[in-house]
Amino acid sequence: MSQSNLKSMFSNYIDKDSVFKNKDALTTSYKPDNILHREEQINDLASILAPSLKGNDPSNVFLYGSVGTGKTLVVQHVTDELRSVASEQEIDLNILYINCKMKKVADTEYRLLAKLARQLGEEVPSTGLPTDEIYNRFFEALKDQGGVVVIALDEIDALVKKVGDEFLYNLTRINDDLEDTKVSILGISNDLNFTDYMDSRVKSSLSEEEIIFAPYNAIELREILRDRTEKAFVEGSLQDGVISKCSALAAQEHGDARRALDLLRVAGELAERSEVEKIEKEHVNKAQSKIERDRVVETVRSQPKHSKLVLYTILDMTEDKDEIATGDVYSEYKELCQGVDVSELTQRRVSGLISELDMLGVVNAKVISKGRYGRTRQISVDLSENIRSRLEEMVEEKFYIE
DNA sequence: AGTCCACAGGAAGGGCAGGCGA
DNA sequence: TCGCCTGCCCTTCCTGTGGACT
Repeated sequence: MSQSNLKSMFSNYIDKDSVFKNKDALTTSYKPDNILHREEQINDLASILAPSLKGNDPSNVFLYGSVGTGKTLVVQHVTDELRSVASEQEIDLNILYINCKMKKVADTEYRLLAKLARQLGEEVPSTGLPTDEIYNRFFEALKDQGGVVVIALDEIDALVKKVGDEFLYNLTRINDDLEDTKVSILGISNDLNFTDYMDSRVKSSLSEEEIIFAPYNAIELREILRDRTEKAFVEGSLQDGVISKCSALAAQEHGDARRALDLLRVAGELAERSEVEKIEKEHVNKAQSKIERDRVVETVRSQPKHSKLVLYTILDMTEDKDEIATGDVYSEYKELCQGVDVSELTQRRVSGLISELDMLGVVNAKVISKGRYGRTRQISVDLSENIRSRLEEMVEEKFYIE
């Protein structure tokens, strides 16, 4: 594109009417005034947390539901209201919210405690202190706090799976040693069978109350999308059936409202880019594959270099073979490493990397037994040609593979 | 019924980077 | 500067295992 063309493209862009009125209404950070189909959960949570307004410690609560079922939204809504009532009435109430999956922020015991202590106004270094010291600092901060402290731990399942449940045990015990401060834990989990990972003592004290978030069905998703569409798009910019299509696709994905909103947003962006006035069903299809591609590419990009090399080996080998075994991958991977002058890792580690790639949904790997011929992982790749080649290019560029 | 393959995957610990306090 | 701490990535060593083969 020549430079004058570029200029006219930008000015056209400004002149052009956008299909969006307020794109923020389709993002996860958007807080709608009215949360649809979650009245029951909102009321339950509110009544559990209400005692904090009278200075009593509320029961610990556990919220379960898969991704995009409105857990975080409900918690934020209820705690915001609670916070504003508490400040109006000058009640001593502090609500901490932490997402335990935030990389480099709260994904280890130390980081979680440090983050909590910081939210209570305590200065702590991001690393360097022994864990007991961090506990002490956090404890002191709680002690000085007084009143009721509600600690909301989002995606708590991810942290427990990573570091065990001991920190939760300590947190639930904390009330025994505090006199003026009352602490209540609000755990949010994407994994419905999460309690299986926990010690029974932790389980019983943490799940005094439980609230379940069932997946949205296609009809509920449609209503949610309609509601957001009114805020997000200019009237008349959606072709008939677009909303139904988004909700049907998202309903298949475990009733994930986040996915439904993403589909709609990306479809809108694609429509805008192709300079048409209405979002069509075809844009939703394209949005679906774009979202999937972006997800996979971004996941892989953030992986360590050996993970990329292992993936490259797998992609290369599955070009002409549907299923391959760990051992085959390892020997090819070793050759690849020698070719690009990188020292290879052990088979144990590579086996771990393969299982990580499986968990990330980039490859499929299931453990099978071939009887006399041993037990191994059967690895296959279920990615579109488009994504495959993007990934291969990414690794080739990085390692100068020919 | 027992053997044995080709790994899976747990446990322990080494080595390094980043950071603290003395 | 030194000693110590944590997180992270990795290795070493190990035990466990489903099912074809004998």
